[in-house]
Amino acid sequence: MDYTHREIERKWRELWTARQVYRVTEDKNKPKYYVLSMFPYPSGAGLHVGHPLGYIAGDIYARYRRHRGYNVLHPMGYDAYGLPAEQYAIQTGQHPAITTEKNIKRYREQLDLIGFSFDWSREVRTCDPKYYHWTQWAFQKMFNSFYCYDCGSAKPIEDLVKRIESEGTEGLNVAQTEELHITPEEWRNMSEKEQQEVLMNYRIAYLGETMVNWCPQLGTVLANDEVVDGLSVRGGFPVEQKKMKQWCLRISAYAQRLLDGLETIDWSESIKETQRNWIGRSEGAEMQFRVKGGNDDDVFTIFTTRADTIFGVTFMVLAPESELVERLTTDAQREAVNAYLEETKHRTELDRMAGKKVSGVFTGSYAINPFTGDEIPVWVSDYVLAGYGTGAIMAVPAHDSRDYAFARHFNLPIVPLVEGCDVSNESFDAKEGIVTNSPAAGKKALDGFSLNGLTIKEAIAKTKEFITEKGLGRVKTNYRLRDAIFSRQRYWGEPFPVYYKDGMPRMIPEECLPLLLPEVKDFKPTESGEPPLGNATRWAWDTVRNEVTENTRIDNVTVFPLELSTMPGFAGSSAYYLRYMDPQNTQALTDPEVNKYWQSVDLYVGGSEHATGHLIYSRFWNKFLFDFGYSCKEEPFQKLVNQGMIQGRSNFVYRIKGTNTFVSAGLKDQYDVTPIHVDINIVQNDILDTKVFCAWRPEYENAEFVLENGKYVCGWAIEKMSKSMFNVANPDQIVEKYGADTLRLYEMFLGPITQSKPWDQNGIDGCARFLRRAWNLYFDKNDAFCVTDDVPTKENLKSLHKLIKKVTEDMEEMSYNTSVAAFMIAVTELSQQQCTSREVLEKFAILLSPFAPFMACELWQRLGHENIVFDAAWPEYNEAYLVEDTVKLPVSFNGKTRFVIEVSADATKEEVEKLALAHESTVRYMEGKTLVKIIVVPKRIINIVLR
RNA sequence: GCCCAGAUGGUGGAAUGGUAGACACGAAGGACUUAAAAUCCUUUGGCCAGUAAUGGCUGUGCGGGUUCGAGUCCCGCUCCGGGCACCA
Repeated sequence: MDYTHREIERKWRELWTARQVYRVTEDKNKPKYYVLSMFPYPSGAGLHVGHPLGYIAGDIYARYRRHRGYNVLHPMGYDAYGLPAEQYAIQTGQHPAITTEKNIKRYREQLDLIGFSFDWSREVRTCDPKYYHWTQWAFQKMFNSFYCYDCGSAKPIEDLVKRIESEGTEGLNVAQTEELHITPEEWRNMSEKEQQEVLMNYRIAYLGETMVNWCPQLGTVLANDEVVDGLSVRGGFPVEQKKMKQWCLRISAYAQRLLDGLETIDWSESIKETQRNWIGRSEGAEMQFRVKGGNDDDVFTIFTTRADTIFGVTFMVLAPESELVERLTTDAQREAVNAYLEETKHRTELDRMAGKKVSGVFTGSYAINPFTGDEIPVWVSDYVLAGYGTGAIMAVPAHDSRDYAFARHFNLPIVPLVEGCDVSNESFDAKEGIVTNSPAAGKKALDGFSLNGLTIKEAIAKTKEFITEKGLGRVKTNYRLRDAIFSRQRYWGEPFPVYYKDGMPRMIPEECLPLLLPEVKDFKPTESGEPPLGNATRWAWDTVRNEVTENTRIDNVTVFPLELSTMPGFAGSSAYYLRYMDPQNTQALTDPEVNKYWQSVDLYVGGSEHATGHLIYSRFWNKFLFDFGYSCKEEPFQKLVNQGMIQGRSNFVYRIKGTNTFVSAGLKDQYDVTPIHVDINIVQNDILDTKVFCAWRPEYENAEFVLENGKYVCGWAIEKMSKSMFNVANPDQIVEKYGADTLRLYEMFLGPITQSKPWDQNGIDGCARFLRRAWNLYFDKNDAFCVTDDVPTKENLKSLHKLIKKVTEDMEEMSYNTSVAAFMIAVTELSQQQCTSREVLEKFAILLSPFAPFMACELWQRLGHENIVFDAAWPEYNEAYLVEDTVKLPVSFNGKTRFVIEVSADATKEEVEKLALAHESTVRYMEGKTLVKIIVVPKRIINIVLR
């Protein structure tokens, strides 16, 4: 009987919606499970077959857990704010709200076709005021907090104020922009504005004047993960470094916890490694150097991981942006230094990296090596970065390749410190060998300190100990992780719930949240960098008057300007998994009781491209909320599965140059041809439908073809899936032609979900065939439903239980491609056995349900069930059915399999021994895990595995 | 440069240290059909021998090693993909 997928799928889609079968509520009687797929940006292009890959895998797992009796939270929503949506809106000339709405509608239609078990009643949209209320709320919490290293947690800023009032800032072990020295008395004498400025140094969300990635074409600043190789990820525009006052999140305070947390979660090693690299922990030491001619207090600090190389320091280098440059430049050198600073200022990050030209200038000052008393010239060069460490280094050209290049260029001395190393052509960077020259023969160092004869590792440790003891410096761990720049000079984002008074930012009272994004006519970014919200002057007025002034908290308000920047794309996606738990709550991000029930995401499915963006920000954001008890788990995503990217498989036709004749791929080398992309929808199994091709474009109307074997064979290549290459596979078309179940099955069958692979539609018929054959298990030759109450045969049960075992085992690994293969085998076997047994076919339908929910539902209903198949208990397999009557034993000799013998499956060791004797062999036993391995020696070696 | 993950037929990919290539696609042959489509059946890593059943050799990027036995474990390479990178 034909499986009419269009009718049946429509019927069940409507029924599922009408009955709200995917709705979940907190049910204390059931264990919970939270499956989440990364929500999409609703872009204008709609979904292609790559998008649903992760959703399908997550959906299968969610459905499986439900069969297992779990209360499964499986929500979906839209990441609707941020640059992509806005750029699209600008391109199409429509308001982002309208295009976003339209795109969401289209996405929803496409998603609905595929049969996901999402609880849409929990949908969130980041651009919805009811949602971004809590994004703004979290920002305010961060503003009102500081990070205390002693307690390893964020704390209310009031605690810090009390501490400064009583003891000042001395001895504070907190996250800060710079170290301040304020006594309680000084604090008391400060104006309110001055005090606010001090607190800004400690807040977790703070306004900071820092070097930022400024992208003129996009008219906004960008976070580090949004810039790759000096170009913006979105659009590929050049990015320059600019000092600007921006909102920042003090994510660096959490660097160590972000690192430690990785040990507690089940993520792939590669993505953990990516995050470790991004956080970039390096252990070293800070050392103080006195300036020659200055007094004892005139010191500056450098950071090094190679404290052991102190005796090889032949010059110092400052970053051009360092404040020390001004202080250490002598009058004689001022002109040269200023010229150099001017020169480097105009270099973009891209130039700076690409050029790698050695450049620099001498400041005229000398530092004193605290160990030897040697005078060391201080230089300025842009190879030292202001943002890392202290923006100043001690240069050891013998053991650092960058210092080496610099020394060579400016003819500075190079002093080797490792026995037997050769530094005549390059530096010796490895941390191995025995230290020498430290100090050099005949010289004496401070307190007779010497590293000679030690290994590098010992020397590093000894030096660190010494500098700590002598107060020359301290052990310090640095992180590469920068604070996240949180402002965007764009329209389509969450407005900051911030107004300014006396030039200082203030939070809009919590009860006035959300602060709505105003309507503006002109939402495009301005070239000058003035945010588009500046166009909404009415908004600034109205909001303050209507929402703030009505609140007596702020007095005498007439006009206070609001913050005009908006938040970046990652703001809205940083805590959405918490909001799904309790999406309608107007009093809290999530009710604590509800949060306690759902805890955190158990399985998170999404692309690895978010490794250094969303997946770091979310972890940070959640840890912050955890510190205040708003999230009950420190890590938001317990297990992470990264689905691979689906690439496109493009097809080509070959036109003979200067003609309208096309040559089949096998013959193209005989002609001078131009390859042309051809729409994959008019090609099947690489065979071009020539008629449709002629009709495809007017210029091909009279095309002629040189065929091979009567067919036109197209060439192919794996490329990015993109409209311009005509290789976009559209899920709707596949659902229309084959049905959603086939699409689901095929996407899983393509290969392991974690792997990137090209979309090759050629194999899809195999999955469609499988589903037809599965369907036909339930019908006889006359198309009658033919499930009987017959007792299943031993063979039936074996086929079924083999399948149950395989599919169940594959579930935890999400190894769905092998599950689909197991289904195919089972169907072949059951249909050969002409199995009609209800006992078998019911269980088969349940197993099929996560993969092909439409067909499973239809079958379940025809099997006479009132309830829906999704709630049916997952079948358990019984090993007893899987035992073979006989076992095939490979018999090896000299490592080669010589023949296979069959023995009874319950053969005892004695029987096997007898058998071995028959082969003129003896037996040696080996205990395996669950099986006994018997090795027969010596004349013939029989390797026997008893299952 | 440092770190991570890979490499198996024409293709996508299977294989708790135990008969490598499951399953699917493609291809070849066959059945049904006036024909085509659809469906079903057979063969399908390579090489060699045989009319044939079958038999032999070879084979998981390269070179070694451990083991009765290695795609799998260990050591050393090559190549591809990814991350970090004037980060001291």
